[in-house]
Amino acid sequence: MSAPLLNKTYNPNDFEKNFYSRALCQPLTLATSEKGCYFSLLMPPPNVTGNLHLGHALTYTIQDILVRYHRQAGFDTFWQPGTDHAGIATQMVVSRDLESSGIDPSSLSRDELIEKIWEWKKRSGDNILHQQIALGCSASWDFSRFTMDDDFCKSVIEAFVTLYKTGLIFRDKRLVNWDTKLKTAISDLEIQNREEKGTLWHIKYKIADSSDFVTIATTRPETMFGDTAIAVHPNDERYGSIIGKEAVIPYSGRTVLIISDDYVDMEKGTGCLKVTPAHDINDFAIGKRHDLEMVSVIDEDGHMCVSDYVPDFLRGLYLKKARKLLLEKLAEDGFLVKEEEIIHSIPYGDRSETIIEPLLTDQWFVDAKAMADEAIKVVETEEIKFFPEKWKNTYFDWMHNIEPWCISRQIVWGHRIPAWYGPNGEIIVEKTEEEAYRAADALGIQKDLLRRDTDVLDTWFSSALWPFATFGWPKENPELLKRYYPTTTLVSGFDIIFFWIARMIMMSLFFTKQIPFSNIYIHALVRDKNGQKMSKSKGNVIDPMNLIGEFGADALRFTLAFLSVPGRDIKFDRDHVKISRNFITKIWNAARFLQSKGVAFCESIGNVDAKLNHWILAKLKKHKTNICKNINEYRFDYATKNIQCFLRDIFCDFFIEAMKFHDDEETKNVAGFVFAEFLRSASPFIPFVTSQLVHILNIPEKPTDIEHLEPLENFEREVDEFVELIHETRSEKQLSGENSEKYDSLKRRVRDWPGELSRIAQIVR
RNA sequence: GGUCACAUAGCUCAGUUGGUAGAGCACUGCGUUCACAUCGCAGUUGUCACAGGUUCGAGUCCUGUUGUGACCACCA
Repeated sequence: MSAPLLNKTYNPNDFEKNFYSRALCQPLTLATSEKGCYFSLLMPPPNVTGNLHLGHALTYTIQDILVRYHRQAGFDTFWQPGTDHAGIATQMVVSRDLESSGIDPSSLSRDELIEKIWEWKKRSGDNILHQQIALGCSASWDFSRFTMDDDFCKSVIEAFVTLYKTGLIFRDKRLVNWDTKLKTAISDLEIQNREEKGTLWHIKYKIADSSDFVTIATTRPETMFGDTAIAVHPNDERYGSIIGKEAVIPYSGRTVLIISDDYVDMEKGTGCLKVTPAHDINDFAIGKRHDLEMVSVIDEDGHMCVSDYVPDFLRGLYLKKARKLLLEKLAEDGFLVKEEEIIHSIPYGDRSETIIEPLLTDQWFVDAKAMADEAIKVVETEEIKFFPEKWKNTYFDWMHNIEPWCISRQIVWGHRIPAWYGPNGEIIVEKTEEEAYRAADALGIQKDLLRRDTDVLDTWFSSALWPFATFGWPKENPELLKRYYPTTTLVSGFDIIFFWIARMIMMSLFFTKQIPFSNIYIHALVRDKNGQKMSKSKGNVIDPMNLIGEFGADALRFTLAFLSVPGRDIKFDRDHVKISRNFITKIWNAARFLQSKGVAFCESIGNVDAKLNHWILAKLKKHKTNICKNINEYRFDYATKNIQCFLRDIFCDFFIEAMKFHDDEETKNVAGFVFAEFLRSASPFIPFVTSQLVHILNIPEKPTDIEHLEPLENFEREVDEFVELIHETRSEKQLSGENSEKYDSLKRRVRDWPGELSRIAQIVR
């Protein structure tokens, strides 16, 4: 039975899809490892909000290379896939989607909205899976998890309750970052500061029982009604005399004490600081030190409060409008003494892109500081290693200055906090409603007076449990946890070192008493070819699926690996993908040549006599060592260069050319063997085309054993010298006599090459 | 303000313990009869940001300067 002939041109669309179903059906490799080692990897779960971008393509390509490489090397390999419910992001996207189809999300009940989001999740999740498969991801798909699966929810509740009962989760009224558009608290990390032009207004407050004034400077005049002190520096000679006196807030009649505090910077503004503890982080700290009243004048929608503290003409107005009106009035009444243009940074929510207001609200917090010490230690002792190493500094900086983590969110999509409140402020935290009722009963609270907290948890709280919750924690003795935990390597971008990596380490150490992973490989950010960040608004986003359609998944993967230089962002140009596609064509054509020569791909090759054959075998061996080394050192860029160099410079340019004149059985056997081994070495990078060639050329599954062919290296140098001679004779400019003739003949274009090679090959023989 | 990167050919970047500067793309020329035009061969291209220092010798190590970027903090 003759094998089908390879098509004249390499066209990935002809066959890549044939492998999709095989990838989907791929079972867990239950055979025990040949080496008794496992390699496990967590896929950072993508949000269910939409399509994959090139950044995903990069991270999955790298992960898949590692997984395929280790699977091939005989490790017991596991790659945990899944998706993240991405609370705020998903709720936002679905709300927008509902609005565009004429449904007001706020008119839906909690349950109705949640149902709509589940529908969205179903559609989107399938889409993501399809794209991952198209990229060639060989994850352990049967074990895919979603952060809102029943089992995962149980893990999250268990974690919350345990942390609460240990005292590491607490509820408190604090100043938190409030998103007035989404109407929820967010964490420090979810804020982006943007530099903007602004105005510093100098406003004078009358000093009580005096005709004097004190002038403060502020960028936020509308918060003046929440002032509960004015602070000056204790050493500021200008203001020593007014410390202890009171100042009158315009239009409110309220007076506040003038105090002294080291925090005040004498150089900034007027040296007098209005203190608004309920609307500014630093003022909040001053307020705590001086036991000041906390007066809120901004509500959760970003309006001025309707409250006695706010004067009539501003109550209930949007902040911007209120500010404008107030400034007009202050100017009119002579309180506004100066306006100064300044550049300052304004906090924006990274999802809603709206200005974040610090507001005083009741929230749940994780005492991250208490969990940080261990997490710092495991990186210090290199139990967990970062690649590139520099990222551990970033990690340490953040860990050493860690703040309590606000984990409650006032949205509906997420893990609802398992807390119930009694009529007199009692807090009951239990895993289930029944247990909560029992606990209430014990406290003498009637169960119908119990109200469950309506907040949900920060998405990153559940993601932090990903390493062990996916493996079955907290069930008794889960198989996966026993077998694959701690995981071997985590592949991730630097943008989520704090959001995710740090928190996984803390949570894993607390709940499993083990590290979640031993190595962290931090990859680059994919930018456009001009070095700009890709974003929808800039319109420079490249859809990986288009590239796969045009050039094939292998070409995209090869390109991404090729460009993965550690510590350097990737400037992505679609031309690179074309170049990779062209290189894969070269492999394809080499295969066609071997096929045309009737090369058989035997399970074993006999004795090898020809030096040329020893030479190529030695080169192959070196090539495989290089690939191995470079993958283990995360130098995917080097590895792809190894692949190109071996195939093009060594196998095609020299060996195949020589083979055209020496196609004896031994050489053909060696050629088949070398090519098959080359395909194996390249398959983690370009799995589709290598699988297709293995399939069509009928290459045996099992690698051929060539250990008996030692020593190969002895012949390597000898042949290398001939190769070198050819290059020299071709490039040498000044030659005389015999050499000159040789040079001239070699200069006669490529069609002279084979003849020359033939001669060389004879000598080598 | 703090920390960390980066600066090498027209472009994108390699250059792993210091030892004659590399690749791909682009460009120029040549070549389709036998794997490959999604290709091959040949050729051109450099004050290794700047200034010092260590060394027999520095793209590589040290110090400083300039420029670019990222992150963190602050911002009356």
